Amino acid sequence: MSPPATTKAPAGEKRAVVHDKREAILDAALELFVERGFFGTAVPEIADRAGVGAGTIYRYFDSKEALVNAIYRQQKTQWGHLVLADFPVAAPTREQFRLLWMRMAEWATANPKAFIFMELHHHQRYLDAESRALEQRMLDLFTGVVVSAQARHELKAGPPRLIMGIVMGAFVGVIRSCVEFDQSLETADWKLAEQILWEAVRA
Amino acid sequence: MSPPATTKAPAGEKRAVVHDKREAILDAALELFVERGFFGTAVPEIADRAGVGAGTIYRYFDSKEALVNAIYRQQKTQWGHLVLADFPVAAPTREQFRLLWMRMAEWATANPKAFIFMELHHHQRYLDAESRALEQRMLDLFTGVVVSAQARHELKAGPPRLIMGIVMGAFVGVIRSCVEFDQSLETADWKLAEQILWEAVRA
Amino acid sequence: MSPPATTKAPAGEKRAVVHDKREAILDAALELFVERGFFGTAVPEIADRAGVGAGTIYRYFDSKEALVNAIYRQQKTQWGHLVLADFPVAAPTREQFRLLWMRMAEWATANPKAFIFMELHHHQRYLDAESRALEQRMLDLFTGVVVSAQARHELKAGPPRLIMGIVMGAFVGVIRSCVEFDQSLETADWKLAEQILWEAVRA
Amino acid sequence: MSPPATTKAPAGEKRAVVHDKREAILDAALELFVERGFFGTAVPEIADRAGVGAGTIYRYFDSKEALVNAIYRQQKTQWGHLVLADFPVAAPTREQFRLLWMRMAEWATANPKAFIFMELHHHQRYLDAESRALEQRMLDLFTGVVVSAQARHELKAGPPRLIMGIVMGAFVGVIRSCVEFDQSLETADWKLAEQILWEAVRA
DNA sequence: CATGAATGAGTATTCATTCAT
DNA sequence: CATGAATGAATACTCATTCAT
Repeated sequence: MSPPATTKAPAGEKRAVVHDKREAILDAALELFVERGFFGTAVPEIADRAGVGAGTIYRYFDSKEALVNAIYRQQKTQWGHLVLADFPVAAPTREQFRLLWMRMAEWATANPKAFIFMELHHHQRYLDAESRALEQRMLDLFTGVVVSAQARHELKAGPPRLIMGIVMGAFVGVIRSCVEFDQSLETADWKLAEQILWEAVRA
Repeated sequence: MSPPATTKAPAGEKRAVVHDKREAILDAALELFVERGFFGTAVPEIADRAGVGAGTIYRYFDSKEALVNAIYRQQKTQWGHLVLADFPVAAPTREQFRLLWMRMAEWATANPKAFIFMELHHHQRYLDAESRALEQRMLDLFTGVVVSAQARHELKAGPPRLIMGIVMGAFVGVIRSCVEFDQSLETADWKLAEQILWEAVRA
Repeated sequence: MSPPATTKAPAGEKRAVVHDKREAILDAALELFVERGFFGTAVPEIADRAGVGAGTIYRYFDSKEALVNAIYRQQKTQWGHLVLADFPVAAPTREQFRLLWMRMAEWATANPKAFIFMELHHHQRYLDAESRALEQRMLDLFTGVVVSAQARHELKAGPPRLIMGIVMGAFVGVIRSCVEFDQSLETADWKLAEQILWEAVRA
Repeated sequence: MSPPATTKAPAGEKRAVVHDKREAILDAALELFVERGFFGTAVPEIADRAGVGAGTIYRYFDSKEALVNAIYRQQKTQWGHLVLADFPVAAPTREQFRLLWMRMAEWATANPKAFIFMELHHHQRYLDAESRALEQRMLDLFTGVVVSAQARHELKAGPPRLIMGIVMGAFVGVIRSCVEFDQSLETADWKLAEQILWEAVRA
């Protein structure tokens, strides 16, 4: 069940698409899982949208469940890398907050479906141990940031889960309000939202 | 198609169980839809958990879809009544905010699964026109409150959807953080969260 | 499983309906079996059309199969009695033929659904041994008439089954052509048909 | 929904089996619908007899209803082509009658189940508009033949439906009498029947 | 490697039958 | 006796997965 070897682009084409079918499958599945849910999406539908045969999906993924886990981990990892890259551990909390918020906003604006995908698939029973562990690591990272900011008295005291629930929940709320109404948020709106939330949680 | 007639309680038992099977089905389905999603839940599973035969579900609901819509409307309506009853239109926004938040907290603490159910099933394609209309009416009510509070300069200016997205998103975030960790929030936590959010959106 | 005792009409009502539910069930079932077939008809539909509860059917008949057999035997027997009553064994074939045909026509005109019912349910696997035996006795009676008429050289020679198939088939064809077009046959048409068929089979 | 592409026979085998599964399904369903009726036949039974998986039926036909309509149209069309090919419009009615009868006999002897299938499924509610229209066209063709023969005074006068009902009914009666007794008719019998019916309807 | 026809286990739904009232 | 709510076995149909080409 090893995925087909990466197809090298013929010489002469710069930066040729590699594993394009695998990517097409992941993209199509992500969209459909967001639109219809995991159980509401049929594998042949994914194949159709990806422009491949139904059997082809099983050359890249062991099962539908493996596919959803692959998407989850891919997105979660990518998201973590982009959001947490070179995180300024020593900077003031105000700056850390702004940085995290705006990076999240940037990523979520660029990949709204991926963001919603991750939201919807939290804690679903088809996520395997590895996906759950990854989720937990990301959560721990954020919790650490909150706890140390509280220790410095730059964030309000209170259960860290409560603080994080509020901030992340509000972030999701902003995204959803814009996806549901098919509108895109302006940078100005993101900045306003960031301002509002900072005032909410600052010490 | 019409549900079986209400069974009158034998005299002597006040307000005895009425339509108990229908209620059992609604309760079981609500739980399962939250745990596994609509498509992830098999009708016989609902019947099992409700303690009735599979066919019995179809004496009370035309289809699985009708069942999910019935739950959605029941919960949404109940929630609306409890949260908006005697809404103090003329009161200061600070008071309105506290009232809404604490009522929502009360209801969501008492019915956490119902709350999550409503969140998850927003805008799903198996919701029918009536359910969507109900959702829209509730949304309009809240939007009205926000807009008039903004007009009085008691809430921050900005797109009302953004404000509402933040507040409702944060509320959901609080609920989820507690359901996911199987912990119940104390009244003190709810008050803290209320305080935080009010500081976020106040003018 | 004995049928409920005949309900005597209260004194004062002359000629009261007796076993009216049983009759209503038989009538409703006959109609529905003709319209939709045996397997295409649901027992509760029969109950609805008969104006009784679904359970009531099982007070009069052991099962759906018992019901269809009861109808089959009732109609076949009634038909046999009316058509063959006082059959003039010694009369010329011409007269016998006319008598049989016109009696059949009379009965089929009065009970078109019953006639079609008997046609449709020939040799179906839900007919039990007794119904089949009854069918066979009726067939033997007719065959006897044909054979002895052939012996007297008043009917064409040839396999008796062929002759009977032609005559009975033609009779059914006439009935169906009129039922399918929702028209009723005039006595003149029946006489014409009789004339035609007699000329077909006479020696 | 589109049936799988026709499998080309390997070179060397002329006219090899093409669409064999589709044919197998049609054949199995035809037999079973005749034996047990439409509602009395379960789809998996059809699959079993056809030697395919249950799901396979749905690769070729949208539904059980679509399947019965496909059979009806296939048989009706085939029958029409064979019986009416090169119909000698100008020939004497005697000749036309013999030709039609013997062709029908030939076809019905070769495909007795198909013939009975068409008889049984006339005017059933699962036949769709197209099937009904086809049936009507065939009926109109025959009616035209009868009417013009009557105009030439070569057939008895009388309602054309009556004449056709008699002839077609008699034909069906002959077929059924032979199917029911599991015997095959000799050519001599068919000729005798033809003679009998001609004498019935000739002017 | 890629395909999609084929499969059969699984799903929603129906319906003959029972039985408490 | 009569009822109709309740049931669960059976049915039409779907879909994840396989495998011959």
